[in-house]
Amino acid sequence: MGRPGKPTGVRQNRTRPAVLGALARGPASGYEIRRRIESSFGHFWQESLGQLYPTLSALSGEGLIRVADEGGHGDRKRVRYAITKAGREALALWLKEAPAPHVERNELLLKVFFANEGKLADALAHLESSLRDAQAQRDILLTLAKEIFPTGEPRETEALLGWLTLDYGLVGLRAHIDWCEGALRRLRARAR
Amino acid sequence: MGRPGKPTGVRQNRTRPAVLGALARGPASGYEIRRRIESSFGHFWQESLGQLYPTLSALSGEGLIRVADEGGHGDRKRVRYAITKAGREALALWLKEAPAPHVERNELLLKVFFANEGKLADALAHLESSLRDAQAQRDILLTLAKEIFPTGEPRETEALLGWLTLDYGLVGLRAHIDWCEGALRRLRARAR
DNA sequence: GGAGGCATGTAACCTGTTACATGATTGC
DNA sequence: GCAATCATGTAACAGGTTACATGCCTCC
Repeated sequence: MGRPGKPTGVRQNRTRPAVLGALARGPASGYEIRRRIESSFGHFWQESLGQLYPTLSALSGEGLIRVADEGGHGDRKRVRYAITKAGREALALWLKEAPAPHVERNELLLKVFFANEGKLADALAHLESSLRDAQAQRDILLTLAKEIFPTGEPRETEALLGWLTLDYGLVGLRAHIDWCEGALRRLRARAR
Repeated sequence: MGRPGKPTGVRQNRTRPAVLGALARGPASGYEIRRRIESSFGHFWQESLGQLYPTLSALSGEGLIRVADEGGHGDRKRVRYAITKAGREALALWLKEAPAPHVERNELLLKVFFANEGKLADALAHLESSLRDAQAQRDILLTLAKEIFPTGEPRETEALLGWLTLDYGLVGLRAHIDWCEGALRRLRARAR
């Protein structure tokens, strides 16, 4: 007759594996981890510093990471962490688990779906804006791809994995752009 | 010199507009709203009952919806709500606002990106599983599309909006499936 | 001297999920 | 009689964002 609200189900903290993964590529401070995430897989993952710092403390307390270097260059305050053996094992364990099924919630589509309850022109504007954003984002990724992978598809496995995730972003944006254009074409006829 | 943590920024509750939109199509109880969402735009939006019921109370308290019908068929407990004039206005206002930029966090990609830190076979398994899920989901949407829109692209605006959102799901799944197949093809060579 | 980036950290708060609690009705 | 579905609702909690607080360093 357990008290109500005693949860037994596992809710995954997704910041932890992202941090472990980032540190698996080499020691870094919180701020650096943030930049590392942003620059190497920011197109499909974001972290806020307000979540990062407490996570670093927790992982450190559990022995999955350790302080590698304090103080840094000059007198500037900076705490660099390195992943430990236990941390690598925890990461490998997480990699083995099936990804948690993620709850889709697409606000743009919700606004399109209910567009008739307001002005159709509003939905048109949102679609145009989303199309522009996607095109800009695609240009950025395209440039990035040429920079990191100038010879195209890499042979080396680790590089290939990075290339694949970048490609995912590209094909997703391509699909998004095409759909937006089609939707705009169809809806513009009705807005007039 | 305000106390720290006094938030001024707007965080949007996205359950509210979804409920208002669902009720704009006609009165319904909490349970019915959930089914309505699931069946008509569940492929891009999900709601849990634990969030729905409190939201109904809140919206009712603000006069955006009202109790339309209590008790229902037989003696079965059921509270049906209807959207009010104020509710329709609030919905229209929300439709005018630009969608909040949503934070991408793709766990599958994170596992692919870091696959080298564990066994490559694990990532392969996740990709295969994701591919199967996407194919199954696509079959469901395809069947649904034939059921709801037997003549293909509808002429009527409201129906067209529904068709467009369904199409979004379809093109997204197509892109996901293609990418998974490509990734599997490339990675399988290395796993051997 | 000021702006902006580097850097760490905490407080408050919100959203949303899961589990629990309860009970009626329907179909087998 | 029992399982499944209908139906409403609450409690506890996790996860994560934003704002605040603080201070150094670099470049103009």
